[in-house]
This record gives sequence, structure tokens and C-alpha cells, in this order.
Amino acid sequence: MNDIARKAGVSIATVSRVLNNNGNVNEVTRAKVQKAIKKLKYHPSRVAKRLRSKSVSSHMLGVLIPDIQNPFYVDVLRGIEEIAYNRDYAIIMCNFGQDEKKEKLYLEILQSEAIDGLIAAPARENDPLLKKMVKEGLPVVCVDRGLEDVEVDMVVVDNREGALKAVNFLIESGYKRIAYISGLPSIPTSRQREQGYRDAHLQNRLTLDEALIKHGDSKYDSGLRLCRELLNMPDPPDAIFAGNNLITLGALEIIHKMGWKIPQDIAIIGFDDMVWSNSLNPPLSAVRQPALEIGKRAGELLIQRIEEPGRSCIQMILKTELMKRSST
Amino acid sequence: MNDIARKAGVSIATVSRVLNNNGNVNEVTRAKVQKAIKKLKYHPSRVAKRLRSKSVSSHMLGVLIPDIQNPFYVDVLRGIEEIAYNRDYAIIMCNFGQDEKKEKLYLEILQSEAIDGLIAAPARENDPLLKKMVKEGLPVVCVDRGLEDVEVDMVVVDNREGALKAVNFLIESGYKRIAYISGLPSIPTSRQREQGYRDAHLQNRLTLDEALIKHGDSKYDSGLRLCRELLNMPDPPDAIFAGNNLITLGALEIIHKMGWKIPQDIAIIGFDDMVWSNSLNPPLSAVRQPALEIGKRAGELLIQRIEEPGRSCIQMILKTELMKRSST
DNA sequence: GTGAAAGCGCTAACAT
DNA sequence: ATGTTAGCGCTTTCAC
Repeated sequence: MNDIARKAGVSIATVSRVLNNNGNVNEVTRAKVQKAIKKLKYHPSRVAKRLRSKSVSSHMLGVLIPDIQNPFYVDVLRGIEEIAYNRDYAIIMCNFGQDEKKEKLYLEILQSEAIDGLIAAPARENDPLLKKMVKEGLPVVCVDRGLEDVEVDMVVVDNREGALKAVNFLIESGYKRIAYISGLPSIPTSRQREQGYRDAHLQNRLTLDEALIKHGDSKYDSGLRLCRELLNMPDPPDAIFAGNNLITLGALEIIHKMGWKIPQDIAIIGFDDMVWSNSLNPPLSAVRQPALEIGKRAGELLIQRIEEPGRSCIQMILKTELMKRSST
Repeated sequence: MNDIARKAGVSIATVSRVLNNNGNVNEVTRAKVQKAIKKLKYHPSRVAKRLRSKSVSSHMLGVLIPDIQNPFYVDVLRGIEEIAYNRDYAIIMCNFGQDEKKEKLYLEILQSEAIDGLIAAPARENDPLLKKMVKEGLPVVCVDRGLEDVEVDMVVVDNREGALKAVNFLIESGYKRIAYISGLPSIPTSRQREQGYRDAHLQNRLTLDEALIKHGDSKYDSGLRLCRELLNMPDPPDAIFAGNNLITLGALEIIHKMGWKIPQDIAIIGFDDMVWSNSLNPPLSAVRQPALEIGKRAGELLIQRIEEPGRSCIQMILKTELMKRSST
């Protein structure tokens, strides 16, 4: 910046002014400076900018997600990214893979990176570090999962209702022994979906066999393992409600491997739709979360909050949609 | 840092020393400082650190990938991330969605973020901006795609050979009219795979019907559309070689929708394996790229280069593996 | 072993 | 309309 000031025969303050289109600058000076900038192939340092002014936006956002292998989070991320891109924000992506130690480390990095704001799907609803960061004034919006005891913007889906609809649909279709393969029980969404599953049984006065509820860890392998246990039961289920994307795919692998026919031998419906649900054979029924939209809304909410830190918190609950295809 | 210096009754220089475990510090002074750090819940600012010393590592890496919806890149990313995490690097993830304008913007951001190094799968092999950054001394390693005219580390897969193996296998299995659904022809990997496809025909003296080669844009929808065109031909193919993940999934959707049986009516083999290839019905045959390993190797290479900028460039060519399952 | 001070690239208040 | 200057939080020489 010094070089360009010298080259253009002005002070660096003037350079800063033309760079930021801010303050009054004579047209001819501006032109001179512009030329020097071009000539010297100058690139502003976002780092210095951020250091200088906490008050001014660094145009850097953090995103903290649990599992980038899960297509749901990929779509959320894409939604966030789309908004960020349009508003000229860059993103630091932190994928903690359901590992709380890693999550903590990332949170610390994010903190010391002086980001403008953070979109997070925290592992635990009472994560102390994250709560602290919120209290210290960092704009945060939670997606998919909330945060206890503190005021934050939230974009979530009505998980209980989504599960309820899915299981009701299964029951209406005549299935009697419906299994639930749950993700990590410590994750709120897992519990909410289980609640919907239970409520559907209640509403329909269908007795629920607790042995049909399997708790896993939200990953592919647990879907595989738990589904095998289910199919090997002396009295196996006639339908499966799978707690998330990856669990569904794991379950499908076993079902096909054991040669069971869908939906004749066993029906399956997943929580989370995927772009390629139709590529499956048969096409998969699923509870669709508007993942892209969750990401977009979260991005918008975050940028709003950055621009107007005072505004009160918003909790957005998006609707799920039951995608009836041929697996049920 | 000032606060903690004051609190501990030392100078900020000393604080810096204990923070970085560097230089000689008296044990008792060190203890005092440590205590003050704890008390004041001090967090170092990575931003200031980066500003101060270009010489010292900022511990920030950039990753530039074309399409995060493609599970292949997700795995590459996971590989990179694993290495980065272990070596205490953070990652700025830039997903440009095959959009060159976006790619350019991201490259500029990365540049002004003072990252230590960059892992990129550039849209074009002769991207001028990226080439400039390499020449200016930014450590870069390319994955999946190379960069013309400049020396960079590269981690790629032998695409031609992978395709060759796949199509040879198809031919040996008795298929005669094998279609190729290509990704964007401007992407080198698309062309290399096409070359392998052609070579296989040559080697087996099988005449190749140019009408069976369809060029798309590497995305789901193009797989869908081009596969439909193929199946609707008066003289349709008996096997399909799909240029990537997303194309495969799009093709599968149409095949199922039109009620064709795999592999009786049509065989299909994809380039890129997926975790859930076994979840498909029938399980999908595929050319497996060791995506996670590509990411890891790239991460290692990059960190190596950051630590030893002088070392000469390495070009790593990883092997593909033919996963024979039931779709062929 | 420790402190003082310069400076990384930038912005903003204040002067001119 | 433009220049001067004081820092932002840190590292690193150079003294002591």
C-alpha cells in the first residue's frame, strides 16, 4: 500500500479511501491511484484489515458441522455458502466429525480468527465454550440443533412431527412392527425423532416393542450393524424407520445383502432425503428436510445479526415433507 | 497480552516467549505468566500473528474444490482435513461449484488471507491466477487435476488406466455396445477417461459408435438427461460407463424409472466408488479412486512443502481399483 | 533472563 | 480533498 501511495504520489490514507470507496477523493487522484493499483498488482490484506478493526466487518464466517459425509450437512453448507458468496463473505469450514475434542479445538481456532459470525450444529446443546462465545457477543446461529440457556438464532426442523408423519404413514400402510434405528441419543434430533416415533404408536394405539428401538452413533456402520441385528431377530420388524441418511444407506446395504425384498419383505423410510433417493432401487421414501433452505436461512439470519447485533433472537422452525416413493 | 503482562508483572515480550515456548524464560516467571493467562482466559489472536510474520507459519491452509456435492471431493476433503488437524492447521474451504467466476473470487480471498498453502483442483489446467500464485511462491498442491507450465506437487489418479480397466472388463463380460457418459470435456479427467474408453475399444478391436459418447457437465442432471437419450436410441447401448459419481446416480434414476433391469437389460459401471455403492440395488460396480488417500497425501505434501519450500516437485499417481459388483 | 521498541498492513480520527 | 498519525496484537531484534 505504501508502494502504491508512493507510485501515485499520494498518501496511504488516500489509497485506503479509494480502495474502500469511502470519503471524498478527487476524480483525477482516484484515477491515478487506480492505475498504480493495477500496475503493482496490489492485493489488499484481509488479515491486516481484520486486525485493525474489530468494529469493521472482516467478512469471514465460521461454519461448524458434525459430519461432512452426511449429505444433509453438505446441503446445509451449500445453502450457507450461496448466501455468503452473494454477500461477499468467505467461510472457514470446520468439520468435527462428531468428535467433541475436535469441536473444541475448532471453536478455539474460530475464536482467534476474529470471524464475524458463526453457524454451528453443536454436538451438545450445552456446550460451554460455544455458550461463552455467544455471551461474549459473537453472532451465532444454530442449525439442526439448539443451544441451552442462551439466546441464539436457530434454524431447525420439526423433527418430532417429521418422524410422526413418517411412522403414521407406515402404520396406515398396514405395517405393524416398525423399528427405529436411532442416531446418537445424545443428539437432540435423535431424541425428537424417537419421540415422534413413539407418539405415532400412541396415537394409533399400536403397542411398541422396545426391542425394535436401536440406538447407534449416526454413522453408516451403525446403520449396517443395527439393521442386521433387527433382521436377525426371531420376530423381525416389517418396516424400518431410519434415523438419518447414513443409517438408511447402511441399512439398505444389509437388506440387499440378505436378499430381503423392499417393500415386500421389509419397508424402509429414512429421515433425510437425498438428491439421489430416486437412484435407489426401489426409490426411497423419506422425510425431506429442506437442507439447502436451512443453510440459506441460517446464512441470512447470521448476516442480519452481524449488521444489527441488537435485534432479538429468531427461532425458525421449517417444515419437513414426506416423500412417498416405493420403498414403503 | 498487555493485560496479562501487567498482571504477571512482566513485559509483553516475556509473555510472548512463554506463549511460544521459545527463548529462555525463568521457571518462576513462566509460572506467573501461565497463571495470569489462565486467569484472564486469554486467547491468542491468530490474525495478529499472521500479520506480524509472513515468515512464521499462520497455520492456515486453503482448499479449493469444484463440487462439494460430489462424494469424491468430500472424501478428498476429509483426507486433507485429517492431516491438517493432526498437524494443527485450520482450513478455509472454498467450493466453487464449477463456476470459474466464483473460483477466481475465492482465489483472491485466499491470497489476501495469507494462507500458508493451498490444495486445489482447478477448473482449468492453465488458470492464470493460480499459476501466478504458484510463481509468487505460494505452496500449492494440485489434486485430481494438474496445472500447466508450472512446477507444482500433484496427486492424481491414473484416469486413463482406470477407465481402460473398466471398459475392458465390460468387453470381456461380453458387452458390445458400451456408452460413455462424460463429464465436462474441459476437465482433464473427463478426457483421460474418454481416452481409456477409446483405448479399450482399440485393444479389443471393437468398433466404437461415436453416438454412444455423450458429453455433459459432470452433474447429476446431465447424467439423467444423457442416459435418457441413450436408452431412447433406436439401437441403445447394452452397457454404460459413467464418467463420475453424480452422473452414475443420475443414470441410475433413469434406468430404474424406465424399468430396465440391471445388468440384464443394461450394465453400468461408474467412475468413483462411494461408501454406499453397496446400498444400491444391485450393488454398483465402480472404478474406485482412493479419495481419502488422495486427500491425505496432498495434505502431507503441502505441509512438507511449507516446511521445506525448496524441495523439488513430486507427482504422485495413485492406482485405481476395479470394484466388481453386480451391476455389470 | 528480561525489557524496550520497531513494525507487519491497514483504518479512522484529526489536522491541514 | 488530502496528509499525518496512532494504534490493532503480536514477534523479534537489540540492549541491558
